[in-house]
Amino acid sequence: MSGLNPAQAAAVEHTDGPMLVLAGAGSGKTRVITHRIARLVDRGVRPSSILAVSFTNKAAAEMRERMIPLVGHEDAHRLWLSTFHSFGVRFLQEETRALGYEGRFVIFDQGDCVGLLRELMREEGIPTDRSFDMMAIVSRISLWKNAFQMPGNVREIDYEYDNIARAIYPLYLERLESMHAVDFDDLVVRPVQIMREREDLRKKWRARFRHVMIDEFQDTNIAQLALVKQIVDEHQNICVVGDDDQSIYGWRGADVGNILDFEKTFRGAKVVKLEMNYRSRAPILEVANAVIAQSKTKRHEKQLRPARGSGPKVRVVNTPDTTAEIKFVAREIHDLRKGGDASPGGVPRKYKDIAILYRSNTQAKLFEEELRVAGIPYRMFGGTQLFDRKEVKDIIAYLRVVNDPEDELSLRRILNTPARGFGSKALKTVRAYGLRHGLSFYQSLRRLQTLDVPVRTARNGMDLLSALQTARDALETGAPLEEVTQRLLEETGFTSMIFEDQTKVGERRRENIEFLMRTFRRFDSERKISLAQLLARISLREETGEEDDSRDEITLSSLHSSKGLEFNIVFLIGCVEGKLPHQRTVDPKLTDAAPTGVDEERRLFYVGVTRARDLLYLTRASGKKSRGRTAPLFPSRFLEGLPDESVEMYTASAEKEMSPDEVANFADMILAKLRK
DNA sequence: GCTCCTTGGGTTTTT
DNA sequence: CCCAAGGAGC
Repeated sequence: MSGLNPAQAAAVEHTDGPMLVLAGAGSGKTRVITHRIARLVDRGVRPSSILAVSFTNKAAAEMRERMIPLVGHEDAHRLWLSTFHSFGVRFLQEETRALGYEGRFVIFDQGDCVGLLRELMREEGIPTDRSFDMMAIVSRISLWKNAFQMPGNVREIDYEYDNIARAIYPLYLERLESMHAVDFDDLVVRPVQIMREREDLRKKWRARFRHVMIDEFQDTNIAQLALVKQIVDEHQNICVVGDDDQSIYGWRGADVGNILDFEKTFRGAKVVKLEMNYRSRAPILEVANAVIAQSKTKRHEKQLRPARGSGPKVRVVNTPDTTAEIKFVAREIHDLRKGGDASPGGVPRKYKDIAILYRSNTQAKLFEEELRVAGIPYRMFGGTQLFDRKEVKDIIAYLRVVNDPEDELSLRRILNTPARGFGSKALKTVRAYGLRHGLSFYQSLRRLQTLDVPVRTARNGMDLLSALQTARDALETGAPLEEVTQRLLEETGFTSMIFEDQTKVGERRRENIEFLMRTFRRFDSERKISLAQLLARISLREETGEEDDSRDEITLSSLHSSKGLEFNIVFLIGCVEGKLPHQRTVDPKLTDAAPTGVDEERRLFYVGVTRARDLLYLTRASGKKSRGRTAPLFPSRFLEGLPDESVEMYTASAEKEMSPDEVANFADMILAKLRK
């Protein structure tokens, strides 16, 4: 694959003015982007004046890797390759003054924001018991922010959640400001606002970039488009690459209109369609085309054409229940690895050729257990990441306070971890004192001994503060982070808290901490960035905690995080109504801020299908066991209308005979299906 | 009175 | 797995 096809070449050669590249799945999109950047560099464009934005950190890192052989190590590292969010961080780090935060800011991740909102709601006397859907508030505020809707111009609506969100929104903005904090949305929105208001900075950032490229453009939101428009306003050298058929982030405010209306937004744009598919065998593409053709949503018409020719049919597998579905996949993977009957041509497959994809992360839980038992090694994408683990977040919070003692949220988090007698009462006392004397939380805490708290609590607090100060001083004199952290955690009793736990959970926590320490060790040996920058990278999930592609493991991934990946063999599991499409998109709850509809679920299914190179399994269970009974499950509507000549139907036999209960359920199910 | 620990119910998707 | 309620203990 050394040459480029005519469409790809056209995209690479067009270097001036706006261009939209409609890149179907597997059409060599990344190749076009990397070659186009190389061509620009070839033509004498300075690498540091090229900005290429991708959606995930993984994609950005991979892009840089791919640039190295094309333009060399040095130039590859001069390019601005980042996500929107890390671009925002760099912008704000450089323009902190314009942010109005006196030269420092902290980044709140989603967990921080939820915590803050919960606190605000409690203060406002709104009960937040577990029946209350906190995400309903978080996502509303996020959507408003990304659409530049300030509290004043949010429209009035009647639903309870809308009204609560509307009431909390201004308080939330105030509190962020008082804590010198930005949330993820601010990382895009604030740079836009700054450029709109400040002519000098607008000029500066516009002059910096001669060419801008955006990958996965179908997933950009209003704020992200605004950011891009600000930067390319004068030269209009913008090239966006995307596929409206793979737009799957409507729920978080992505506006597919950005790609559908591109030619209106950027007049005179050249449009290139990439429809030749270099990834999947013909039957897989026939299924993919059939799936997406049923979409009712407006789309840029495309047909994927196979470059790799024919192959095994897509296997649609029915199993009696979800347990059998799991067991079937495990058995099949074993067989594929041995090169048994399941494997076309009897070719033995590697674990790393295989992926299991699912709609929601909870589905992975069941698989993990089975894979462990079956001795199949796996890695998981998405789900709870290393840096989302409680014990890891705690340690990060310690370091955030070392880095910036005014980081109030982190300080409060560690104050009573491990328990030091700082309950809600002591916290309130400190807070009230600060409010009365115009002092920050940290400053008030330093006067702890004069406050009305138990002697023991005061002493514990002072000990914590001095341990933090010791760590801060040590880092300033150049001591390694790993060593400083170890000592800090010992002095503050964190280590003994973790080591006291003799259970399996405690064991896992220690492992996670060991992983984190490895990150610190790498940080110490490289010495390339500051602690503040490391913490920012961790907040943005740019720090992954080491990945090793050479390991022979199967991949478990949600459909969302599988975008951009490819595997020889894909098991797309849980193809049943309620799961795919997910129940909440079929009948949206009142709490859902941005109902996205069934077509987004169809595109999600389409994304899953197009991840497969050679062999695709679509599996479903006919029933789900719960409380001794088996509730029927029905095949996903996306399995309807697939071309007969491209698919094969299988029924995986149950391991034991069906119980009378199950027989009855099965009969019910058949009847229900016939009636439909 | 205040803090700590256990228990039990609920979980779409992620930068 | 994460959080809020509720009861025991200081």
